[in-house]
Amino acid sequence: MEKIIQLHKQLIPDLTETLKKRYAILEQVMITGTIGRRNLATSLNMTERSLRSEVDFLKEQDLLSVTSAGMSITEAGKLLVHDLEPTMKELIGLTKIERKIKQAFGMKEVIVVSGDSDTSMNTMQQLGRAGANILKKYAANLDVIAVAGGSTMAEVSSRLSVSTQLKGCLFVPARGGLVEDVELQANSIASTMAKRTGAAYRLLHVPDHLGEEAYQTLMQDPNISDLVQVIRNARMIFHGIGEAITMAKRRKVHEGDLNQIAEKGALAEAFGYYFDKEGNVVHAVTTVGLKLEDVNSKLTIGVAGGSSKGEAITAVLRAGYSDVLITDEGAAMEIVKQCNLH
Amino acid sequence: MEKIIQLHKQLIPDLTETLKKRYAILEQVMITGTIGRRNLATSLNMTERSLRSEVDFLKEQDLLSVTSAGMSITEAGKLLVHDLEPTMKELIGLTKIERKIKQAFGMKEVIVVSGDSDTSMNTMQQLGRAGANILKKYAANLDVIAVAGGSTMAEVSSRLSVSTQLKGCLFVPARGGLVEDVELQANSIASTMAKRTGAAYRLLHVPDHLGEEAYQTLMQDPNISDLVQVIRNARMIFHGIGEAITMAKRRKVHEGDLNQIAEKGALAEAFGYYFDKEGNVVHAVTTVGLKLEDVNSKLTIGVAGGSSKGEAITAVLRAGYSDVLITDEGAAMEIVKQCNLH
DNA sequence: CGTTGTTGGACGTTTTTTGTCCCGTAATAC
DNA sequence: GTATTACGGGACAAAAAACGTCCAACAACG
Repeated sequence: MEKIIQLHKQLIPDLTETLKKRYAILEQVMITGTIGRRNLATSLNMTERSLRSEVDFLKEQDLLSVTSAGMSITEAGKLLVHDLEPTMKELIGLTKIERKIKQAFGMKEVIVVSGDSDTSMNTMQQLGRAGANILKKYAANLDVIAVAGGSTMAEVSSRLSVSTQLKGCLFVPARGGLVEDVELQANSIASTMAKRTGAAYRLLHVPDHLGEEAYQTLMQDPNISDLVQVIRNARMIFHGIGEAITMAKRRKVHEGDLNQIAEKGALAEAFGYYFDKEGNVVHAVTTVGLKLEDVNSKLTIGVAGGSSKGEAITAVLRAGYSDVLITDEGAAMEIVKQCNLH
Repeated sequence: MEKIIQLHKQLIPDLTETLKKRYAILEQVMITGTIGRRNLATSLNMTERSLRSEVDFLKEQDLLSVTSAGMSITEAGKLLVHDLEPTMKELIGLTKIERKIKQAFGMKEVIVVSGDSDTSMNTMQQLGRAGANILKKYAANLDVIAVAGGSTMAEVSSRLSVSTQLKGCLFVPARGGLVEDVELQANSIASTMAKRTGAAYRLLHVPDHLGEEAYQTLMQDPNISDLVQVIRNARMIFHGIGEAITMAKRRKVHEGDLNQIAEKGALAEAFGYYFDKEGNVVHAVTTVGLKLEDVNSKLTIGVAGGSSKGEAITAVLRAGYSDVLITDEGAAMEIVKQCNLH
């Protein structure tokens, strides 16, 4: 394997470029389903004509099929993309980075997709796809899966499809919270995921910013307290990672609290908790659901990408709760830089 | 491994071509030492211009260094060629053929270099190089190595260099015979090999076409009879393979004998014996030295290439004395065809 | 000191790639 | 229904790359 990489790099770097290009096209078409030439070109930022040449080639090889509605990937193409994925990663050098991060934080698995979600919608989609795959991989029958909210989680949920592994699972939101956009709330994500995979789900309609009294009152409700119990016993937690300030604002935290959070050095947010640079919890959303002490005993899978989130991801990794991370090249490079993993 | 290559070929069909071309250039330059552009071009039969582009590329990659005296390979280039040899073989599909032949005849090792010695001098040189490597590989200290004559053996001898493994060996000619060109006689080959490697040698100046009386007389000579004893106890026999008729003519066999040999269906010649299509011995040169019954107990290494020799090589393999074969793509394909190894 | 073989520059020619427009058509929205 | 949109693919000129060919400058060698 390593020999092949060496071969590519030293004897045919030019061919390697076209290899990457063609692979990217196939991958993108596979993600998108069926797409037109012009759209595809902008999404991969290639010129229309050069894309066209490549597509002609791929069509010739029976890897793409092209109808008047647009082009889509063939079975052979799918197979190829799947089989070639590890090699391509190695080729781009992502495998190395994966190993580094994995070892640095003693994690179970780290996946790095190529690109940067900050600048490329494409990468975001790949992140989603990778997240969906990982979810399938680790989920066993009858598992309870607690999911958090956020745009990345939404992306993952849209990439899920019916699968036998997930069929018997139960999706629940990790914590309460109703302030964010509906589509980004944990509740919506959980239900979408469940619906798309054919699994079951239960929702938790509880606001954040709860006072003590309100909390007590809510927990009186057997439905709610029961569900909270289920959540806290979930076997797996699936979450995004956000920048603290951005998240706080999105959750419409009061001005005063916001300053307070910032003062404490909060950098990152994950499953309702705010972390500083060293990974210490400096603040938490006051709502019901998963508690920090529950996280340790669960399989914790984080999905987040974009170089701008690199610092935040690093902070969460340092907290030491993460078992699996799915990120992108942009963020991964930032993590490597932050932690001096050279 | 093979699968990965197959996958890559789907996305870059001319991968193999380019790779072969560049690799061939490096290899040839390595063999030749330092060579000019035009020479190299004819030797690889490429056009001068396209070679030039490739050379420019290889120079860029620091695999070739080019001075006003010509170009030569860099250390990095040497390393690359060496490291990648097995991978390249796999790529071209030679490994498969090697395995097939090896298994079909129950041999120790089979090496196939790419090309066809009939049409490419280059391939002949590679054959020589491969032969030299194998000789080094199998030779142990203090071994007696019986070598036969022929142009292929001469090529091998010219590719040898001083080596610790061979330093303590003793090279001897396998059999007598003085009729051929001096440079192709076993005596010359043995001495060249010994000189180039820093080993010892002893020569056997005995004509072929010996009558019974002459034979008896010769064996009276203690020098000769002693050496014959040494030869017959050699641990290794290193020989070429020739077409029977060609060899017989070269040895200036009388017209009558020639017809007789041909009538018996002689197809191949090796270490003084003539074999028919099934590998039966149908004739032998009447001289002193190694006898057929000695061959079985020795490590027998044959070197021969060129598609025209395919049949002859097959015949010798069928005789069942061979332990190691070094040949080229042209001959190997012919062997595969002859034996229906598909 | 000439001869020979070397690289590298130059340049016209050919081939390939690329940019651009437009057309007919199938799907989609309205 | 019809209007609109988005699709692939044909066509063609422009640009670029590859190629064949020749020659000049230069170093090594006899």
